[in-house]
Amino acid sequence: MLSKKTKYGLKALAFLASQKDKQPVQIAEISRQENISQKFLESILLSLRKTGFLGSKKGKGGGYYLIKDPKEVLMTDVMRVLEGPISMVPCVSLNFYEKCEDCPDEKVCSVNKLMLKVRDANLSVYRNNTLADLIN
Amino acid sequence: MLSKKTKYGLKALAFLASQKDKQPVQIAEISRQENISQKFLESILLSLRKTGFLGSKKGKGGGYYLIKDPKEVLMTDVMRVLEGPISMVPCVSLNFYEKCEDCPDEKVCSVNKLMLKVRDANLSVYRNNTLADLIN
DNA sequence: TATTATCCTATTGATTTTATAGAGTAAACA
DNA sequence: TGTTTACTCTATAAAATCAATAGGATAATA
Repeated sequence: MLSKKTKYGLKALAFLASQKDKQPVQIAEISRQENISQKFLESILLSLRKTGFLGSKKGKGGGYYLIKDPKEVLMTDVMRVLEGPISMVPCVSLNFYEKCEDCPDEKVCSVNKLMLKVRDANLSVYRNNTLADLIN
Repeated sequence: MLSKKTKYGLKALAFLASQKDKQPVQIAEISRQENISQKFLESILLSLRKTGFLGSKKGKGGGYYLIKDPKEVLMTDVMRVLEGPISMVPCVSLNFYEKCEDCPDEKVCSVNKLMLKVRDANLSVYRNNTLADLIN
């Protein structure tokens, strides 16, 4: 299941990407337009800022804005920040690899074998979609 | 993340599929061979029996065995039973469809749009793999 | 200096996951 | 018929994660 955090984060990014100008948009407005709890959204946008997707401006006329062109924002990067690893098990993860404790040998592990295919399928979707592809 | 339930369930199914004969295998043996908590495995195997993947036999010489030929067991069916919906959001689910409360219109929803592609990518993996493909 | 709006930490409540315990039931076998 | 074996079932509990809330701090603007 997609976490609400990711869902809200994607909606917020798409909302910002669909703005005509590059003017900052306030959390309150995104929260209102996208039906998202404002406080929860605050923490999500903060993490997107800290990871380089968003910029922010404080005070009157402030808010959040996209740093890059939506066409340059890969879904792989967004998903890894919001949802975490794209792989369903750490032993097939490119960016978050970890050995399974219970598994004596990955090379003959049935789960590893299947999840490798799943990872590749998901990666190819996320690599071939940018933020620009999420809006119309 | 893949749940332990699914991971253990897949390993148990693969273990049963790799048996030469069709003789029942005891929970205790699967648990030992695959490093799975026996009590937890019990409940997983029970659910696989109730959903038609496994048969069981009580008493001495009893245990669990595969009902169908591994080649006939699609991963879509296994995953839906063990892990639940293949879709990451209910609004793109084939078998567990549900409308999002917060979303006014799916047709213009950025999350829906992306998750539809993800669903199709995952489905194509699960539809093109059977239990037989998990073993060597 | 007053207002606006982001920044940050802490905490809480709900839900899900991952088991564990223990008694019950059915089959095999001597 | 009685004992052993091994699955069946329900209940419960510990742990982890998720989703949300509270409230004050900080910085920019006018």
